[in-house]
Amino acid sequence: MVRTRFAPSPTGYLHIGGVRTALFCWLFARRHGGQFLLRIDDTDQQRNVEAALQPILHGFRWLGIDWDEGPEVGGPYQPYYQSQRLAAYQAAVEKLLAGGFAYRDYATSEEIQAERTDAERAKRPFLYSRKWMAETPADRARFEAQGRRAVVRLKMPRQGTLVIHDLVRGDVEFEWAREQDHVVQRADGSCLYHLASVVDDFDFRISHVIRAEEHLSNTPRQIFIAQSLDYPLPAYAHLPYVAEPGSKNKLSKRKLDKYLKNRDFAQVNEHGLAIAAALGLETTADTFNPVIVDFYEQVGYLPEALVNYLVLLGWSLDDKTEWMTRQQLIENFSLERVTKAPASFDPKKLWAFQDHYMQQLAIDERVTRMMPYLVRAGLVADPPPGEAFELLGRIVEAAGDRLKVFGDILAYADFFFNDAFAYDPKAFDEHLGKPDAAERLSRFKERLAVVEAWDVESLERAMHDFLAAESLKIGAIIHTVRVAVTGKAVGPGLYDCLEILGRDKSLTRMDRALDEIRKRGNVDG
RNA sequence: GGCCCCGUCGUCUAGCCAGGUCUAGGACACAGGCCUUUCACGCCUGCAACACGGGUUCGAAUCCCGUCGGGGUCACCA
Repeated sequence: MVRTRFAPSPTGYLHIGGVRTALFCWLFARRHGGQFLLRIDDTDQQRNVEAALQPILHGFRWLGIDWDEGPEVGGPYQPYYQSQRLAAYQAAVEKLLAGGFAYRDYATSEEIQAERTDAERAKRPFLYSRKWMAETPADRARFEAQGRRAVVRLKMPRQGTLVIHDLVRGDVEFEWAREQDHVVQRADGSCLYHLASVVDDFDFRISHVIRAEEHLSNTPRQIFIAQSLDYPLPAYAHLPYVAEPGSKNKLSKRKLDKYLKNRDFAQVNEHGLAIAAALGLETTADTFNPVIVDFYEQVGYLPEALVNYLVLLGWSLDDKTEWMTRQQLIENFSLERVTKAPASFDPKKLWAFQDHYMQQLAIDERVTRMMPYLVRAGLVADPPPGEAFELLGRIVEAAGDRLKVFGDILAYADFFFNDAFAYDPKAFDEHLGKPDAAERLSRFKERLAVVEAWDVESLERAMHDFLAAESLKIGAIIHTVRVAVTGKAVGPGLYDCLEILGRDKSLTRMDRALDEIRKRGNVDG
C-alpha cells in the first residue's frame, strides 16, 4: 500500500516550492491507489497553529490536492500534529537509549563548539569526542553533581558506508564516520524534528518519503534512527528544489526584491498588484507575491493551470506533451521521470498555461467566476441583478481571449460598469489631445446619433459611410472614439464596445470626452 | 572548508541507463512577418544548447577519467 505525506509547518502561507513537492507526493499516491496525508510539523511553534495552518489547507483545497488523513479530516492514526504526539517521541527516545543507540550527553554547547573549532583549525572533520557521554548511572551522577544538564544524542556508527537507494537519484553513498552525534532530545525534554519525523513516518505507515533534496543529507541519521528502532525503511525519493527565476538558487520568499529585478516576474507581480488594488485588497510583499499560492487564487488564476505548470517543473511525460488533465497527470506520473537538476520557476510559462486553460473555459463559467470580482470592487450590486450577468456575458464574449485571469475583468473591462472611468493619460494625449480630435469626434457623434439599429453591423456601416463622406482613413478616428468611450487605447473590438454600452451611454461618453478635451485645452492654452 | 547532489537553447525539457536514426526534437520567452480598428488570439519564419579537457570506440549529448562551474547540507530550526 502506497502512503505518502507532506509535512508543512504552520507558517501562515503556502509556498510555491512546497506545493510542487506536495503535488508530487499526491500524484504518486493517487497513481498507485494509495493515500496522501498531511502531517503538521509544529514542534517548534506552539502558538496560533490553527490560524497559521488555515491558509495552507485552503491553498491545497483550492488546488484540488485533497488529503486522506490529516487535519480536519482525521484518520486512523490521528492526531496528525507533532505537538500532540510527544509521548510517542518520548517512548522512542527511551528505546534508543535502552538499546545503546543514543546516549545522554552532558557537554555544554560551548564545549561542543570548542571541539568543533579545534577540528576546523586542525583541518580535520569534526567528530564529537563523547567526553561528556554518560552511559552509566555513575557517569550521570558525576556530571549532574557538576550542575550539568543532559541532552540525548544519537550514537552514530563510526565506520562503514550507507547506501541509500533513492528513487530519483539512484544509489547515494554516505560514510557513517562523517555523520554527527545529532541531538534528538533537548535538555527540557522536547524532541527534535528528525526523531519526530522518523517516528511519525513509521506510526503513520508511510511507504514513500518524497521530499525536497535538501533533506538528502539528513537521510543517513534518519535511517539510523529508523533502523535502531527496528522500523522497516520507507522508500526515499528526493526531488530537486524549485529555483529562482533565471537562477539555480533555491526559491525563497525572503528574496522577493531580487526576483522583482527579473522582468517576467515583475510583470506578473505588477499585474496581480493592479487587480488587488482594484479589489481594495490590503497587500504586503510578505503575503501577496508570485511565490505564494494565495496570490494566484486572489488574482483569479485557474488551479488547473497552476497544477499543470508545477508538475512540469521537474517532471515530463515525453518530448512534447504539456497540457494534461488531472486524470492524465495521475495516470502518467512516475518518479522515474523526475528530473535531477533544479528547475527555475518561470512565471511567464505559468502565464501561458493560464492563457490556455482560460480559453478552454466556457463563457458561462467565466462569467460566474468573474462576477465576484465586480461585486468586491463595488462595480456591481451584491447580490448581482440578473441583468448584470447578462451584461457580463456579452462583455466576456466580446473580450474573448483578452481576459487572461478572472481579475482581468477589473483591469481590462471596468469601464463597462463605471461611467466615471478615468482616461489613461497616455491614451488621452495621443488620441484625444490632438488638434483635430474634438472636431472629428463631434462629427462622428452626429453621424452615430442617427444610426437606426444600434448593433455591430450598423455601427460598422455607419463608420464606413462616415469615412467615405469625410475622406478619412479609419485610423484617423477609430482610436479617438475608443478612448472617448473606454478611456483606454486597448480593448475589445470598438463596435462590440459601442453595442454593449448602448446608444445613450456611448453618446454621453463622447460628450464627456469632448468636455474633457475642452477643459484640458483651456488649462493648457 | 568537509560531505552530498547537479550541469542539453535565456527558461522548462526530450534524448543518456540499452552509443549510430541528433546537421540535437518540443514548449515558454524573445525578434521579424502575416492577419487586423487597438490589444489579445491564431498562423509563418527566425534566433538559440550537448560546461571544458582527455580517453574508449569505426562512431559519444549518450560509456570511463579528470577539470571547472552551480547548488544543497553541515543547529539543543523544520
